[in-house]
Amino acid sequence: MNTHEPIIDFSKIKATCTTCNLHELCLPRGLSVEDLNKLDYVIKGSRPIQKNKHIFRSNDSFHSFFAVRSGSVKAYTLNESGEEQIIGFYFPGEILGFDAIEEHKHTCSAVALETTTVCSIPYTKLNEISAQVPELQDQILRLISREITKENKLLLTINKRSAEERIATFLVSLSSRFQKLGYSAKEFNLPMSRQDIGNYLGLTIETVSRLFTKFQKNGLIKIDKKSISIQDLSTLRTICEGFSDKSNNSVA
Amino acid sequence: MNTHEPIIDFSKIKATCTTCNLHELCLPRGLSVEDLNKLDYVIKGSRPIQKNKHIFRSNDSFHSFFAVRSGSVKAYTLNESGEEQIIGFYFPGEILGFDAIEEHKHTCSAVALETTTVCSIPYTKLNEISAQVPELQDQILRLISREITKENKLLLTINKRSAEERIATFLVSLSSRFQKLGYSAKEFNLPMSRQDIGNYLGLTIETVSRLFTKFQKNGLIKIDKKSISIQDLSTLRTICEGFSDKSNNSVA
DNA sequence: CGCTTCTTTGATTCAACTCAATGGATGTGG
DNA sequence: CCACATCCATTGAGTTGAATCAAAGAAGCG
Repeated sequence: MNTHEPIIDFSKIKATCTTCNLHELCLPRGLSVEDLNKLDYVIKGSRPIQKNKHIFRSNDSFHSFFAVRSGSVKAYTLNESGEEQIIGFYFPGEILGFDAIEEHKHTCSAVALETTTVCSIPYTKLNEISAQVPELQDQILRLISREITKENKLLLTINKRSAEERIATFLVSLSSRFQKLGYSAKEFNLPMSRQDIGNYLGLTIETVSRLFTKFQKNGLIKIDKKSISIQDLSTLRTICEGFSDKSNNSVA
Repeated sequence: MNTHEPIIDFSKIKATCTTCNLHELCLPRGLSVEDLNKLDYVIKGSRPIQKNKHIFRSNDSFHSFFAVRSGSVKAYTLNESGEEQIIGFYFPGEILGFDAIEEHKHTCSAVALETTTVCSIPYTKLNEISAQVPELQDQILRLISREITKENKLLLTINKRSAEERIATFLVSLSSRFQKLGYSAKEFNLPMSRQDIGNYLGLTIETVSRLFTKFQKNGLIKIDKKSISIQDLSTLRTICEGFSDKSNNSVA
């Protein structure tokens, strides 16, 4: 690439970038034009990645974060027995690669669930920039912290929940993520297999299937293959919050 | 050499600080004396915190990270129904407060499980310092990333595991953390209640109790009240990895 | 010393798993 | 374009591991 030419034309990509979880960096407020120009050179676009192709693999050396621009990605590790452990799904605007900061190499693999495009955000460049633009430093830390802890939240809560609550939580999470992207919160595609959903949520494929069927029978969703339509979001939300109180908690 | 009194005398606290997960910051290698002196003023010690007293509460504004120096801490949130959700236990050398970076206020509460002392590491000071000492910036990011993702790992794996695997994982995790601290990896105290363990692992108190009893019967541990002695760490490790040996049921 | 809280143990229930079979979709080569 | 193979999803039957319900013992506390 030509490093002297701005890679991103903000006016063209604004619609995409304003929904990006790094847009505070790409389109920061309160920064001088000069600062913005510095940042301008940090972000690189990339060619499309075909379905089932990897964006990076575990142990790859770490150069860049990746922001999904279109399509979707699943991240996974392999456990001791070589089984896949899915650790997250990523949609446009969401960022991959935070796992790699510590060791400067990736600790998970990322694979496209469909044809996908990503922005890459070189880590060293980001460091350089933030040294030159101190306002960015706290912002970067906050962003990274947010992205990492966000994932934490879901995992934390899912741990104690019934299969029904897990599936409902998963669907509601997808719904609000798509809404944030400006897509429909009610009608969207599940780009991952039932297997993947089950793996991610700690359920078997059969349980996932049965619950989709049950939710459909109860009028909460309509589901056909990979396309889903949320019919009753508020009830789904109620399910998420655990109406069936099987808790072991007492201290308040 | 300074008109201001250094808060920390490195020669006195070295034993504590070298086991601290922030020691790369407090005792950094490859930094000039001048840099070290800057850092010198960042870290403050603190008075002891009594059992059941809070270090911070959810929604408190965020000023500092806290490194546990002695004792132990549990962090928790309250869910919609006001139930406690334990999100972690912290022992000497471990750091609290990363949840607060994004919003600059705490999103969980931290309470001492026993009489506890902490160091506080002011966030703004850390930011100032890292602006003055660029070498620290990447290091801080790596540290924070490590601390946050570490927790992630456990939660991620525990999600799909049997009660037996969860308890084994918990014990092995504590064991290696204590070992890292220079304490015994085999004999230590569980400062939290069975309730707390169950809450953290997503199990009921009865299941926790039964499994402790079972592990004891099978010669894996000896447990008396809160004091535990690991008898067979390697088998415990095997259980963690999910190759659960069903034949251990017959051991009387 | 009595009261409360925490822990252990037993009996029973139920949610999610395993096993099993079928149906649908996708892809390939003849 | 069909025949066949493969993969993915659904559905049913039966099993099991952890929760629930229940009760009693042990420890901490005023």
